Amino acid sequence: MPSERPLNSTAAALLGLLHDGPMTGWDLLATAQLVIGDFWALNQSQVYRELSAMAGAGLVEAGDPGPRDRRPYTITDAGRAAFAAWVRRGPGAETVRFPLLLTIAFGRHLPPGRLAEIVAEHRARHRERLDGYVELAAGLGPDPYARATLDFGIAYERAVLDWFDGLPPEIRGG
Amino acid sequence: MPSERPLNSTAAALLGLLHDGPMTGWDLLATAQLVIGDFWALNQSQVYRELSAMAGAGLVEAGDPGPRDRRPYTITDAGRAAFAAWVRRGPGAETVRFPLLLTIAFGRHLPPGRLAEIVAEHRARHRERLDGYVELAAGLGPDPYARATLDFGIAYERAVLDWFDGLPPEIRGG
DNA sequence: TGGTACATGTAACATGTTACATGATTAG
DNA sequence: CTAATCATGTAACATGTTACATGTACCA
Repeated sequence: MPSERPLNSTAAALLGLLHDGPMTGWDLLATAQLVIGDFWALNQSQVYRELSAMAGAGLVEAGDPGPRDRRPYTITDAGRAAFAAWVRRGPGAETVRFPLLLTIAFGRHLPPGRLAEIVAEHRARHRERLDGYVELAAGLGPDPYARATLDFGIAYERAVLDWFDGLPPEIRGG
Repeated sequence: MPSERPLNSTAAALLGLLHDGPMTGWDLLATAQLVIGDFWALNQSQVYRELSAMAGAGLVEAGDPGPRDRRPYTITDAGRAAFAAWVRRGPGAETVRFPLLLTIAFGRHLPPGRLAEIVAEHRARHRERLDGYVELAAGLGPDPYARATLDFGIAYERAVLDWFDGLPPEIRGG
């Protein structure tokens, strides 16, 4: 029963959120998407799956269902220990999977107009994301950790926009 | 037999590379890691799996094994059509999964010194990546598509480094 | 009282990762 | 001859995605 394989990052993130008190799967999903969703995507199925797995491993405990079957999960001491081990171990390298770059890499197989269209679409999405982040930043509290992750988003989106603006006419369109 | 579900991006990328002529799984892996590996990770198992699947679907044809069982795959007309449809359809949004941001988001659960250590390690890796890209860029040909993807890498790594340098002392260490 | 949002969960499948088994060829 | 590298492939598992089934509570 000792030496279970280390937590995956999604499970660890859920445990991290549970440090602030018991939550249901639904609440965890919403909170996670809000707090870490921009750099660590997760969905409903995953949350429930990780919760059952962690309940099985004794890292969380399911409480009695409340109204609407809301079932609060509470982190256990084992869960806190597993989380502490995970966070202490340090994160791996990030993975960037950017399909637009794939399309551009094979750009010679596309009519130039179509490529420019695609590029413009994506630029607009990034513009919106940046605006959203900047707005968020204005209303942010003093927590340096939340600030740092949001700052990353802003720095990233700015860099992407600048990159778009520096693309040659063969790609951006003339 | 018609209306097979659309290609996944990894399969499409392999088809893209096969436009330049038949290649074995091994060569495809090496080429792909070189050409698109920085923004579209793939590994050996995936390559062979996609090749068999695509062979089954008639998008590629396996040739006769040569020395060392090297088995060249050739793109078929159906493969070219599937690739064209994929590239024309346009890419989805990128996914960034950045475990370091997860660690920072939960930074209050770490001793500050340890967090600073982790941050410094990651900064160093990004520094190296940037240097590698810049070096690559110096020897690059005139292909605007390859240039654009490499420029993305450079813009990204520069933004990440700047972000590192702007982190507050609670995170970077004093 | 009917629609919308809440809430849980499962099933099926796609994709990604790691490890292993097998053998050929080449370089030293 | 032997170690390293080349090369293919499979197995097992982890993770991510999509779709569906089921039902509850709230609000207009």
